[in-house]
Order: sequence, then C-alpha cells, then structure tokens
Amino acid sequence: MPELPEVENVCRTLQGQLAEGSSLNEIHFYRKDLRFPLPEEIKRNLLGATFESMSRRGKYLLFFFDRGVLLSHLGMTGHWRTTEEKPVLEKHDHVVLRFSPGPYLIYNDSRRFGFLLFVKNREELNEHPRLRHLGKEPLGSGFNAEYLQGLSRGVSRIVKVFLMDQAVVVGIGNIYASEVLFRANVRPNRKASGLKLAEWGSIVMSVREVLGEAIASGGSTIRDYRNADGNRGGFQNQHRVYGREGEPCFVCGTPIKSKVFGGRSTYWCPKCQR
DNA sequence: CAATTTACCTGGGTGC
DNA sequence: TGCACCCAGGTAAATT
Repeated sequence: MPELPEVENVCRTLQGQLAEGSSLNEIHFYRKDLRFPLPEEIKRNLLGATFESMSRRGKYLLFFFDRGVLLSHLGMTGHWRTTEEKPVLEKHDHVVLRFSPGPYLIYNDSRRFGFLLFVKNREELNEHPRLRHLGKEPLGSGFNAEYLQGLSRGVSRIVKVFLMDQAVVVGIGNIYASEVLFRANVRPNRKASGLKLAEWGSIVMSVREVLGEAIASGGSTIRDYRNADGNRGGFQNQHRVYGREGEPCFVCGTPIKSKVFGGRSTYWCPKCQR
C-alpha cells in the first residue's frame, strides 16, 4: 500500500484523533505475528503509558509515549482505523489499542507484510536495527543532487531501483519512483552512476514536487489504501505514467511504455524521458 | 562485497 | 461455478 505520502496522511490524521496526555490502557494482539512476531515488550512497557505525539520516519509511523516509542510499518496492506465504541472485529484485524480518553485504534492487514516494533529510548531510534540503515528524508535538508550523485558513484543499478532503495532516500516506492522520473524527464533504466549532476537536480526537484502534491491530495489509492479516517486518497487521478501502459503521454501523446525492472512494474514515456 | 532472486501472505481479476 | 494463474503500494533473507 503505502509510500511516504500515504504514511504521512495517516500520521496527520492520527495526530488529530489521539489526544496528547491520554493513556493507552488496553493492548490486544489477535495473533502472535505479522511479518515478524508482535513484540510482547509493547504490552509490558506501554500498558498505561501516556501518549505524547505522532511522527513519521520514511514509511514508518512513530507513536511517542512517555515510556517508549511504538513503530508501525504498514507493509503493502496495513492500515489503522479508529472507533469511539468498542470495535466489532473484522477479518484481518490483528491489533487493538484503547486510548482513554480517546478512540480505539485497530490495525488491519490482510497480507501481514506490516509489523510493529518497540524502542524504549527515543534517543536510540536511529540505532534500531530496522531503522539504522535508512537514508535521507526526501523533504528534509541534505537531500540534494550532490548527495545522490555521491551515493550513485560506482553503482551499477538503474536509477529507478536506486531511488526505491530506502538506504538512499526513504519513502519512495514503486508508484512514486515512476512518477518522479517522468517529471524529471529521466528514463528509469538509465544506470544510476551515469546521470549528470543537473539530472540529479531535476530528480530532487521532482521528488519534492510529486511527494508534496501527493501529500496534499491525500495520497494515492490504487486498490485498498485508506487513510485512518477511512477516506481514499486523490493523487491516483494525477498519476501521469503509473498504470497507464499504452495510453497517450499527457505531454507528447506517445504511448506510455511499461516493463518490469527489479521485479516491479515500471512506467515511462519513451519520448519525454531520455 | 553488490546485485539479483526468492519468500513472506491474501485477494481481486482474468482466462479457460 | 471452479480452478489455475498472474498481479498488487514492501522488505528482508537467501543466493549469485
């Protein structure tokens, strides 16, 4: 499901629904694992803890409590919903959190590629084995043409696969990689090491532009993505290449091409992108 | 090493 | 209606 814009929208919605100072007084796991085992230390440490705030790092949601940080990665199909009343459990509901005052938070994930993690000391977040390797935030400082060109030196991978590497830059997945490269006029199958600094520059600009617009539109809903308030995103209607194989390019009319690179479907305009 | 493939899951769509 | 097959927004483990 979710790339950076979708996770960012979930984060903002939850931030608005969970009250700072409320306490987490029920934690229910309805199976013992998702992608990884559900950590029992979440219950040991966070039952009765005070909620402070929400944040996001790459595609991870962070719930900050006075006694530790709960991390949630949504995988492909994970999503959170809230209810004020005691929830009626649906298929693939795996975790329920109860806030007081506040709503119940329910985690549903049909494919179970998502997972939860726990970090006791927030200062150690960046040392966590699953976060340690993460690269720059694309909307933060330090994500620029020089950074990308530096990392791509001597790399044999194509630029599309390189951009999806979370160790390079976080939050870009399969949809936005194609959309970004279209706007930057760069073919997805160019060798990353062969791009000029100016091309990295237009990629950086396109990343900021595409992710910014997608966040503002509520993200992309291709099949089952829903924000935490149950709404679909709107950015799928602004996709220029993703899922448009054979359809005319909005800029030049040439049919959009598609091919699998690195195991993932990739879309581009053979005329606009060089 | 880096790069590529496979594995982890369910569900929706398609073609026979 | 059933079944086999392919595909899906992600990541990590295994393999080359």
